[in-house]
Amino acid sequence: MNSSHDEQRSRFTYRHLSQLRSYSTTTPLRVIAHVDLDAFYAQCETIRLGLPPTTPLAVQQWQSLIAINYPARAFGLSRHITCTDAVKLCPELRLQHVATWKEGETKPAYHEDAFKNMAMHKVSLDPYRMESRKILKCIKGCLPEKEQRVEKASIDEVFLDLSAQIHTVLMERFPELKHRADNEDPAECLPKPPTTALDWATDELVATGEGDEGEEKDPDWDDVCMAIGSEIVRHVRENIRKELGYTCSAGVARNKMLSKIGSGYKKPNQQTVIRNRSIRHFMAEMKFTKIRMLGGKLGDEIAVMFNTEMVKDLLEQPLEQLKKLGDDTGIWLYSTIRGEDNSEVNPRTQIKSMLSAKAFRPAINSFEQGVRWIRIFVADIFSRCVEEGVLENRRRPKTINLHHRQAAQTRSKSCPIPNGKPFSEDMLFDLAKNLLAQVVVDGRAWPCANLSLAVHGFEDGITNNHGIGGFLVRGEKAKALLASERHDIEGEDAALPPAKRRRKECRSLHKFFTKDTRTAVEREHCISLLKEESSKDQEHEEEEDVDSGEDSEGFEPLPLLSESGSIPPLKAPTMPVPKHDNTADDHYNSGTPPSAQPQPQSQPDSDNASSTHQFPAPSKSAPSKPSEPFHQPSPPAFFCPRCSTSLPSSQEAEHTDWHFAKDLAKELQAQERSTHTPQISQNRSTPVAQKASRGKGRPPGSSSMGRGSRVEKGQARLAFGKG
DNA sequence: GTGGATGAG
DNA sequence: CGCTCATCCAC
Repeated sequence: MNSSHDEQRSRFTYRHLSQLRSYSTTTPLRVIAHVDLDAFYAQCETIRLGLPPTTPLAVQQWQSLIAINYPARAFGLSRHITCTDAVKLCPELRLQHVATWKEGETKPAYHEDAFKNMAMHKVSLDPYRMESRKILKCIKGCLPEKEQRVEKASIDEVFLDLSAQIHTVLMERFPELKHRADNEDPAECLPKPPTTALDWATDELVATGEGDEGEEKDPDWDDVCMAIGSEIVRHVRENIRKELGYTCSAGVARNKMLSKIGSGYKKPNQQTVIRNRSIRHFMAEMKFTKIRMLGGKLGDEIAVMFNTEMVKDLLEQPLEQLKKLGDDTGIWLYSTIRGEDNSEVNPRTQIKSMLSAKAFRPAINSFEQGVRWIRIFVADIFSRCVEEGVLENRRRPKTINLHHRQAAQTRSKSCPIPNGKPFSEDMLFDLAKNLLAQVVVDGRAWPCANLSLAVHGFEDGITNNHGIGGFLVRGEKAKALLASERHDIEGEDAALPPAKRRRKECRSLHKFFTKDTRTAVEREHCISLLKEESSKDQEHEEEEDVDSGEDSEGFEPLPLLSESGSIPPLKAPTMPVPKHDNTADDHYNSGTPPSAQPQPQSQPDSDNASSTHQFPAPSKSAPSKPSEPFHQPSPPAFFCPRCSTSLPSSQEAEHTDWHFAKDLAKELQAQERSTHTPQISQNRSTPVAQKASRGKGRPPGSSSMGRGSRVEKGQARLAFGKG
């Protein structure tokens, strides 16, 4: 159909047009925007402090800079630079430390001295989260309610699918596009748009690379759609600016990937449009490391394999060559460098897991310290779960997991979150505490440099509320049962086998664009826990591998708390002496945990043989030190009143923890027996072959690519990198 | 279930 | 950089 009289016709059809209404991911008229706040944290501070936007300002976290505004960048400031260097480069720099929690305070605050006491402070990004919320609300506020699709991609980024709104605008402005009879052929081409339809205003237009913008002479509807989209985005940005004072940059293009790259194309306070006719050129001239997913090892691998960093060179490679990266990766790459991306803008962010973690600067050294932090993690996670709808039984995680790092060694323990019980903070805390106990009993646990707690296994549309009994159609119910492997639940949302399915298909892509920012502030009782222990000087903690290798083997394996809940028989705690034994030191520095505060929770008070409390470093817990029954020639002895055993003092912490864990285990076991009687045997049901069909074009990193090629290649290149 | 690896920011 | 957060995979 290329004959001359077709020049009157658009390349696009009525079908393409109408697909806009339903957010089709494949219509060539689709328009996606990515909006990205400029140096967000820095802007937050500038605005909070009421400074002129031209003030050079950097946001500081402890010793380093985490955000630098554009005026400051003009002085050559960047991250990776220290505060002192920054001030040298830019004497007028306004340095602002992030807010922190401090003991006794009920909310985060800006402390002048935060970085001096970083051990007792916990950084809080909540002020930024709150601003982020305002901005999101503002954005939604200036889009038509029925025709908006907004995905929060991170604390300072959103994607907008403008398709439906643009469809409406098109119909208003170009009534000739309205369809006629119902029997109209959807494959028929649209009439051409008027050449006056385009107004790019202040937009940055990406060049086509064809020497000219033939588009004024020959615009088509995709250009018009872009222009309308850009107009909308301009309006959104103006609104943000006017109402909240923030500037942002934006990219407007046919899909998420392109719009995201576009928003970074010209940075502060500008927007970039990538018309379809520019895609080829735009992509070709770009380093592929800018593409999402290719910023890391995969990108390196590709660079090495094809000896280039430019998309241009990759475009010359036939698919077969790209498949050397693995079939799926090759296919993904092949289309991605051609600017293709059909992932949806997802207004709902479906989290699959959430995690709360802390790296301990001075390591922590006792079970109790760990437990205190765990309370905080639990509070944090619980509040986020509430936002996810746990309480309404909309979504609920299936497992809980605790990670622990001791020197170079990491361990993790996890267990199911029992279904029968209501989802409560206390329950989470008990589980987490138990997990920590397992870790402690399992081997050397202190000093601990990292702890994290996570919940996993959130699933779409799973609900287990008895309340909505006859809600379901039989088919749906059956499906729900199947999906959940539980008999006490019912899939509540007859929702979306189709939609859900869809989501699954592009979830692998989608995930790269979803990052929920948690909103909930740590809650009150959490804060009270943040109270510091009496500050005492830290002995230098033993670092890294100094001991790890040898020690760990020196321990005779201790009985585990089995996940089944049955506790192995108590066994005499014996702990061989580690080779090096530092004098009275290392175990008794306080990692500055959140306070030794009376726990609302009943902490099993195992600590008759208690361990570390606030006392300043050298002194030990009461029973041990003063009277040393036996004379150990060299190693300072520790006498455990619980089992009347004498041990090297370097063993004290572990030993004490061991008792603690034992007690806890017993208690939990007992508890289990009493309250747990009618518990559902939860693994009974069919081991559903729940291999959710992994299918479809997935991006690298997901699924199948791992199997063959990737691993080998990774290893080849990192042959010695392994730890 | 456990431990790693990858990746974004 | 150092840290936080999320997801997936192999065993």
